[in-house]
Amino acid sequence: MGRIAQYDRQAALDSAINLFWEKGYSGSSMKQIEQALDMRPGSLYATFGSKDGLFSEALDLYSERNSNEMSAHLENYESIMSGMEDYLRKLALAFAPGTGTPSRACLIVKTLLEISHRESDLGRQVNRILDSIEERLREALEQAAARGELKRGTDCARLARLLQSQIIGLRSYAQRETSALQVAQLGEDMAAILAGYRS
Amino acid sequence: MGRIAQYDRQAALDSAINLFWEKGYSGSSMKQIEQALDMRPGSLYATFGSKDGLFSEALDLYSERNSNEMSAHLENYESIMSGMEDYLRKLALAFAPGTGTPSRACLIVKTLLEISHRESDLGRQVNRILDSIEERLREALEQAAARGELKRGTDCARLARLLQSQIIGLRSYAQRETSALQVAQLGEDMAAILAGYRS
DNA sequence: TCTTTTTTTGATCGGCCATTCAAGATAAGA
DNA sequence: TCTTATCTTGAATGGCCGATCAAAAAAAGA
Repeated sequence: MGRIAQYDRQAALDSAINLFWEKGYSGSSMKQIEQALDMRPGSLYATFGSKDGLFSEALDLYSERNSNEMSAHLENYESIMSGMEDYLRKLALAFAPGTGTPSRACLIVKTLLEISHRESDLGRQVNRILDSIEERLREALEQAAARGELKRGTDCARLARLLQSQIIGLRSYAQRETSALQVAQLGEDMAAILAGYRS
Repeated sequence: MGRIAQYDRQAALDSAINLFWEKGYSGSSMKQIEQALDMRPGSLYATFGSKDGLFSEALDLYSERNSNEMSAHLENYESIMSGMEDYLRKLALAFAPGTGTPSRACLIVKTLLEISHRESDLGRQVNRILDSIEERLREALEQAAARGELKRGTDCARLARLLQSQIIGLRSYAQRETSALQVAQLGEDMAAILAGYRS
């Protein structure tokens, strides 16, 4: 009994991701959200509770997809380090100027810089997400170390931090008005840096 | 003749930089600006024209200071590469968690990620500023190359891009809830990477 | 002191902000 | 077909947004 919901939650979150990714949290008004998701305020608030709630769900879904994409990418490689190095190159291609993504910069980092100054659930959430990504990178590097792909004595937690900061730098740099070639070279240089840690 | 202005333009812009740096463009309301600068709307709009105008001037001043600080730092070094490497370490210390800056992340990058999605004067300005910083880095690296500090055949423009993206990554990473030690290690690792390009 | 010029003040503007809610629409069970 | 439960709609909410402006205040020259 009861009316069936017309909207598709996943599709709605997809639209929300695209909007927030492009315009950021403060830059996206409820009116724009209503239009992007083709939902009226009543449905929106019944479904997601608030603008914050919607953003939070969108950010989580975005992060989960990013994480899954990296894992899926690494599965194709015998060598973890080769996979990692190619992942940097792949990011440089995927988020180069001219590609049709809502933003070249990462939504997580955009959120970090936009709202982590205040004590808020969103601020804690974005820190938690970045922690888990760094942890995922560390696990992969430790696996590589266990396989003897890394120089003896390599501090994997520390290298994971460097790697995350490289990715942040790469994608933020890509947000500039620059060329695909320059971003690709940046990805190449970062891959070479990572290769320098190999045994 | 005519009443003397009470406000100090430089002091007002200082306050504006601190506010915008912490809360971003959208996150800073005119009411907060009035309070931070201790100026009433009439004076504000007579002096800076608009919120955009104020932000634009604050961003330019912030950028000029950053640029001057880097130049001043490099002057203390015989070796340009040593100066550059220490500059990365210095950034890691200056913008580590616990230091009292309004934000650990760079205002220029925060602005890039917040508003460069739209066609706007501010978007063009932030791109222009980043161009000039990269250009400044390139000049320093070419000077280093001319002195024989760099490996033969080093592409200084390309290395300047890598360096800028490292700085972006370092300071954005520092915005996370992390420790001063971790950021310092990150700076150390980046200095080591740069040292890898030495002859 | 009076006039002229500039700055400062604070009320005020229309508009958009996130959010609420009552009324209408639509489904399944009785 | 009627009831009940759920979802959708769109107008309305109070409040804050960036911006304007007339009036008051303050300086310098006459």
